[in-house]
Amino acid sequence: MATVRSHAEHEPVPKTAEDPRDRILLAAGQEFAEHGYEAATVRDICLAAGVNVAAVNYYFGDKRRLYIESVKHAHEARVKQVPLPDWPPGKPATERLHDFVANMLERMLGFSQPPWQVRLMMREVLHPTDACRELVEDYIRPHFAVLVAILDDLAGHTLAEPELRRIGLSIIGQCFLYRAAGDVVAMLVPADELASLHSPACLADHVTRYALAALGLGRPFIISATSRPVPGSSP
Amino acid sequence: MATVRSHAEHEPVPKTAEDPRDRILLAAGQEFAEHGYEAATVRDICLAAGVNVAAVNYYFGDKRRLYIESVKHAHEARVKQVPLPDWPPGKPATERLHDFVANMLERMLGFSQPPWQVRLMMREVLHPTDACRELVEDYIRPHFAVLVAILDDLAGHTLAEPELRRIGLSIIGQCFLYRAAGDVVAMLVPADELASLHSPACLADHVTRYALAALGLGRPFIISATSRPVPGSSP
DNA sequence: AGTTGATTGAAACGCCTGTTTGAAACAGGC
DNA sequence: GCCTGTTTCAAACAGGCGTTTCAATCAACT
Repeated sequence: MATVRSHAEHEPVPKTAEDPRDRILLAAGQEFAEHGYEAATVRDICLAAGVNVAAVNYYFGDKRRLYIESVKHAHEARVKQVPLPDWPPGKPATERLHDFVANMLERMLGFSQPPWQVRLMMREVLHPTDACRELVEDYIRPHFAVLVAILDDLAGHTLAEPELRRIGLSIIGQCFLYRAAGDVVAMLVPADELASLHSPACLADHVTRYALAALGLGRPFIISATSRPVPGSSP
Repeated sequence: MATVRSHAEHEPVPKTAEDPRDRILLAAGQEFAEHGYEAATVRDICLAAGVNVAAVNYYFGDKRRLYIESVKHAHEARVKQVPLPDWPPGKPATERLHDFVANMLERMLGFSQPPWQVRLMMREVLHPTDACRELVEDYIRPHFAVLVAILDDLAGHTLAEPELRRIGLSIIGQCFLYRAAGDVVAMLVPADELASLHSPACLADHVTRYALAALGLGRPFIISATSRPVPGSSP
């Protein structure tokens, strides 16, 4: 090791390794995402981070606080990684909807980023702990508000907000299924179909088309020759 | 209190004072559903079942085998509890779709049955273990086939099966969201709206209507005065 | 040099886990 | 009565857990 510049650098940035704190945070996120809070052990986390077991208590005081910090850390990293598109004022609502769905699916399923971050947040959604409320307020609710606003524009402000919310949840639910129950989905559809039709891009097209058709703004799925317009009400 | 004093009632669980084996299976299902496999302890299970800790090893040999047995037990009980409707031959496909969705939502969200059984199976879906494949083959795949058949009838056999499967997954995803991420949904919508619009029956209406509208068989959500058919092409 | 304060390390502390033990309680056939 | 097989029980086992201890180390300043 050379060049120990001991001038007035009280905050050096070694090229080899960053803060032990960050290393612990990173390893903890991966371990918690993989095994859950209870099953993940402090010893494994410290082994993966290359630090002593005492470090987690020195820097975070507690396993529980380390968990909360790692959830927030992953969440903030993900927000910076995949930000929402910044649409120009004139962008049509239909395209904004497609962008939004594609963005959400890419964030949930995309292979371009490490999967453990979303996996960690998914655990919070499925089995909420203390970190969940922050997650909802800082991360989920703003996204949901954007979606509702897009739907409001699409509907030309003719639908009530509860209805808009239900439609928004219908859209989110479709994306959510592929993320949370992806293993079961993979068992239900053939492998080749999974590869060709269930990619983030194709699913975005499908979900968007499904929503637009339901709203009455797009081509419906069935363009049958015997197009019966509204069955079921009264013959 | 109108106590139904049986002949010999010395157990704190009067419902089914049957085999200790069944009592363990019942308590294990609840504990595993609530806390997950790792966090649930055999001591707590045996305490809830009113048996000694050695009983679980005596009857099941292992914690892992007890878990698998309890998952299968809950699964079989649920199949018997909420069977699919047996439609008469002439039943319209639209009504069958509504029945199917209502049945699925009732099975997932209904308060008429203990929630821990579905919760236990949900854990398997979200984080598959050995018991998952059996669950899919015996329980999920047949239901999914019924849904696809209904959609095929609705479409008048004009859509390819991969497309039918995607639509089916879109329907399931909406129901799945309310079950798996119900806590977060409850944070996103006001409490009164949750009580009025997010009951199983109302959600069944919404999901069915959403699907029929998307397929082109129902009244779309927007019946705007300025009915612009397909916007987004030119501003 | 010497001192100070922050960081790290190996070992140990209780506590709780799944599992096993060996004896006691119980039943039924002789 | 005795014997046999099954079921229950309190107690203990070995191991892993989160956490703490305390001495060693290190960087920076006087």
